[in-house]
Amino acid sequence: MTTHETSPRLKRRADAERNIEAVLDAARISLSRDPDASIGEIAKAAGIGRVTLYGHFPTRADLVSEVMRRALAQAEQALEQIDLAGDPREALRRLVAGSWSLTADAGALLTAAEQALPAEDVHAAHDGLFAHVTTLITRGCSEGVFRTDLPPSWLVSVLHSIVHCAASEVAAGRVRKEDAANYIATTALSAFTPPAAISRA
Amino acid sequence: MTTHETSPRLKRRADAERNIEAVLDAARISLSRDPDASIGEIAKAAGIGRVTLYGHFPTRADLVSEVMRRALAQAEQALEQIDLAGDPREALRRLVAGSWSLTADAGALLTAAEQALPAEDVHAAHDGLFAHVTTLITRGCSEGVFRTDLPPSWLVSVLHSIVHCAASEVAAGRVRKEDAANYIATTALSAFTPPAAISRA
DNA sequence: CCTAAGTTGAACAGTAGTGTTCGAGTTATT
DNA sequence: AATAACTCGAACACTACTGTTCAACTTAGG
Repeated sequence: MTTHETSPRLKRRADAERNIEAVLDAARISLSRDPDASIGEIAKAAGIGRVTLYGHFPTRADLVSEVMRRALAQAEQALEQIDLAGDPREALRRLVAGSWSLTADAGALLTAAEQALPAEDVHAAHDGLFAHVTTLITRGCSEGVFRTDLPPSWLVSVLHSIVHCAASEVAAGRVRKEDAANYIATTALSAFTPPAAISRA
Repeated sequence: MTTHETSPRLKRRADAERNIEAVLDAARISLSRDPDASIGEIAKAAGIGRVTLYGHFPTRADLVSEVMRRALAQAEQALEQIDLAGDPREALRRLVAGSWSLTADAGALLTAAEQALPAEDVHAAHDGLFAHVTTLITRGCSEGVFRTDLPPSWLVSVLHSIVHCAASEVAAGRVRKEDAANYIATTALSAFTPPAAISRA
């Protein structure tokens, strides 16, 4: 053994590297549109032959896995650049504005991942992202800004759900893309308000 | 021509009728669990041979179509028995309590329908149900009970989204089935409350 | 009891995907 | 310029589905 061949292959020709990048790009786009997109379609979209693709990603699972890994890493990075300190309500608005479209795209990928990969892997990979949101909402609850008559985990799920709802509405042309972030944040904040703060009619 | 042979076939043996019923039942259940369930699986679940199933439903589309038609009719009937008059907030609670699980199940079937049937047919069939909800929410808006700073169509989508969210949470074991209706209604009502009714902290 | 209606598995053709192999051609790198 | 790395299409084996045909069998109903 001259060199330890670990995960990031050392020697790879430039064109191979370019092709791998093209495949991952094409896969991200294709799978976002159709989670059942075939390897053949993805290869064609990447502008390379099917065999070449298999040369870099031995199985469909390998490809999907890597696409998910990248999308997740990108999302994680985007999330870390958002300031989640201060008033949880303001922070939530910033969070939504900065990440709703990312989450929406990922949602389409998720179904692709779910039927190509073991469910455990998928869930485990997402836990990192969920944690940020959960932390923010939990803080809002303990500060009395968000309601406590419903479990925080439910509030997290509802937020997630509303984001995907907005994505669908935008895709269907019923909501303008510029309005989405505001709709989401306004709706979620309203849903999270403690019942005591609502004046009875 | 002795008799006009219209849609509901007249002469059919009792066992055939029974089998058809068994197939539709099995299909509803199987497709709710997995929208990609094969004809073979459904036939086995119904306790009959695959060929027999094809005898009654020439194509997968025919079967899915009929399953959807029935589920929709059942949902419509259930909806009509709910009193949607009076305070829109109370009406919404009744609506959710009486129909959330129905909607949740249908959601799983919907994806099966969407990839076996032309999209137009599917959407058209659902319009009837949406109308009831839309009417209720629109009324709430015009009576000043629900917010008007967001379009009613958005509120309808959000409600729908929250119902499916609850269904997922129940399926995942994070929310108890008995709590679901209350979670949904409480969250939705809070989200629909006009901003003016919320006291600033 | 008779028969038409219904059921059945086996076998078939057709489609569409995954993943592999091969041999010939191309290109990056030294 | 030499060579190892890479690409490519064609063809292959395999799996899993849909839908069809057939001939034997069972059963409902008059």
